[in-house]
Amino acid sequence: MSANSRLTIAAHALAWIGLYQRQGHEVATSEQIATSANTNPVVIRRLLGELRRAGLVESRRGVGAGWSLARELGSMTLLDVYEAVEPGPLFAMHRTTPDQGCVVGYGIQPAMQGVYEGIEETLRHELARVTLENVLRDVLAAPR
Amino acid sequence: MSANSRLTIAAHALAWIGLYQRQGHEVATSEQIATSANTNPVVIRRLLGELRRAGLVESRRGVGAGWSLARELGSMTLLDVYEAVEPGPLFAMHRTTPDQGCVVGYGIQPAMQGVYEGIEETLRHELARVTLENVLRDVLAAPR
DNA sequence: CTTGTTGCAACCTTCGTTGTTACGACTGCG
DNA sequence: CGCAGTCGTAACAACGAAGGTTGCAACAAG
Repeated sequence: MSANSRLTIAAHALAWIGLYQRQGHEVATSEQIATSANTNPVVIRRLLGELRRAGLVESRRGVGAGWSLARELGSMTLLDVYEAVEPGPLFAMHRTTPDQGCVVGYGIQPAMQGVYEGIEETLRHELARVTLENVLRDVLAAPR
Repeated sequence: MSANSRLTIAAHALAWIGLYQRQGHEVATSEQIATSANTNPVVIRRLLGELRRAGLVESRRGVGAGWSLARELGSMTLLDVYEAVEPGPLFAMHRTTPDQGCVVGYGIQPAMQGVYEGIEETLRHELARVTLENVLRDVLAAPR
């Protein structure tokens, strides 16, 4: 699977902004976050734009502009972030419709749909158990 | 996420072979399965090759050749299939190493690693609860 | 020997993600 | 008002994964 680092980078950005604000700063720039994540500022702006649409962060423009949290880290879960940055389902159906004249071709999609829905529900439940506050705590707890 | 249909197609193929064998046939050909799944026989052979390496199916060559189940559908779970056809992890870390001089850049990977491991474990547990027998039963239960 | 099927390599197309450049929009400050 | 710093966003290239396609060697039943 073309595994996806979007959730990782988004969590990185949120933890960074949260920590930076706790150090007394008003806003963080995409440039600073990009340096920490070792990527391009535009990538960060794109991701944070999706988080803004989800109401997790706010942005200011003009001189001294940048990004700030719209809510406390403790009230944000990885599920909020996941839903903001990951559009599609975890598993896909066939790219082309299977043979509807075949018993298996006809019934396989509803059958797998049921399984996949249950799994995604479980995944959401797991993601909802972890707040960004938890993530930041674990980040700071890393041994040096 | 570039969602993946490999698990779906693999389950389709296994259910098809299982049903076909119950109808009294010895082996199924990749051609027949490809017709049902509306794809190319080579795609099916590639997938079934991975399932063979995992010990789920067997293949015979020569005239009258084809694929057969190596075990009962009831003893195969979606986890077996998942592990056979999906190599990588669900979520990826940064593609480039984050800034190790930054507190967040340093601690983010271990923090997310811990979260992701827990989630993958839960996913495996869910997949292990569904046997291919369950899948075939649901396939046949689809209303016409 | 012929025939039908797998095994496998090679290549192309498509698609999603990431990286990069460019430029307009906005705003605080002098 | 003009400048400078930053966001907002479009456009495009680079890259990799997955799927589709073709071709052919290997194999085995008859």
